[in-house]
Amino acid sequence: MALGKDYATQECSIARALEIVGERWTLLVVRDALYGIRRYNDFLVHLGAPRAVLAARLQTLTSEGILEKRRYQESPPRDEYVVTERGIALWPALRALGLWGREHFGEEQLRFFRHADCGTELGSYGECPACGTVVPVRDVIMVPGPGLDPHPADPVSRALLRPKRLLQPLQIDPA
Amino acid sequence: MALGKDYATQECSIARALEIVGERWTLLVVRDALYGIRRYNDFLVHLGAPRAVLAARLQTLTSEGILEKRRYQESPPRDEYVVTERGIALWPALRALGLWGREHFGEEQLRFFRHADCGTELGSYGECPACGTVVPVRDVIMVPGPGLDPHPADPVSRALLRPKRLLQPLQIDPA
DNA sequence: ACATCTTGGTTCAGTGAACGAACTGAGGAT
DNA sequence: ATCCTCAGTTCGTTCACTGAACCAAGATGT
Repeated sequence: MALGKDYATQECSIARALEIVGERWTLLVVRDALYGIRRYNDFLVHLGAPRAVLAARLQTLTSEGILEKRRYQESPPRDEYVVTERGIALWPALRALGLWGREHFGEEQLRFFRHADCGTELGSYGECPACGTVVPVRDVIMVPGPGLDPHPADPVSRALLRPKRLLQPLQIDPA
Repeated sequence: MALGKDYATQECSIARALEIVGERWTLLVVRDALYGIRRYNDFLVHLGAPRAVLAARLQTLTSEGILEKRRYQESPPRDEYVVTERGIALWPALRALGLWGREHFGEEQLRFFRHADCGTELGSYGECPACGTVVPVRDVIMVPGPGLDPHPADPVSRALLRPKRLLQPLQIDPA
């Protein structure tokens, strides 16, 4: 699915957005970043994308200000990719896409997204129907649904089975 | 989708959605369909995509139930591609993407989207701030903004300069 | 001291998708 | 009879994605 970048003739904000996040794998990288994944290897394991493509995507996402590469230890020197405000701002788009995918092509619910303050499941535009407010991404809790494989092979998927707040760094079980 | 085109390892509604609308040009075709474009040649002119790619995308979108191919005249036999409910349901995702593109990478506003009933510009999740309701796509009026080229070369872009309701078939000026 | 492991990449050959230009075919219009 | 429009298909080139192998810095094991 060779996705080029340039929609030269388009005067359109949607096309501008797709020039940046429309390449293959890119939106899934952002999704994973919102789920709390930060390290190259964790992205790699969870996405199953070719290493070169992942490196290229992390590169562009960083240079576009959607992720930020930051040193998290000096010895050995290791960097992590943390999602920025600009990346967090993609949540409504990802949420809308996911909702559409589930409603029109999904069988069972794979994940629930709930308001951390009250436990209510989010409405279709990311609001909390109980509180009547749009829930900030940090206050969304992700809980596995019935459609999700309860024993995935890779440790990253396994770590994502535990209910967790979005953006909170993912803890990988040593097992 | 054939091998290599899918996101096989992903258990995720976002990935499911992207398997269908994540290929290059696909979301722009849906956007144009929501703008009222229905004919092969109009898509072609407005998008500037290669003919073969456009034909392939119209094909998959039709087979996925996002567009519907329908005969609109018999002599000569001509078909048009009309967006279905499933395609209309992509509006929130396109809207969110476009908003993100404009806020983070756009200079001037290219288009305004307003509630037909009251003329108020839509809020960030497609609601009318004045009426307090989520506006159905049919009741959205698209108006050109200051960032849009007032004299585009192709007749389709020119036709899209006139304020119009979404979904309403596009009228191309003969000139 | 040396080998091995972990992390985060780069390189490279093979393949498939996108590109753009040319071609096709059905059916008016002149 | 020729030209034009619409909606594609065909085809050679270019470019992006893929998977496997390779690389390097630093930590860890023996």
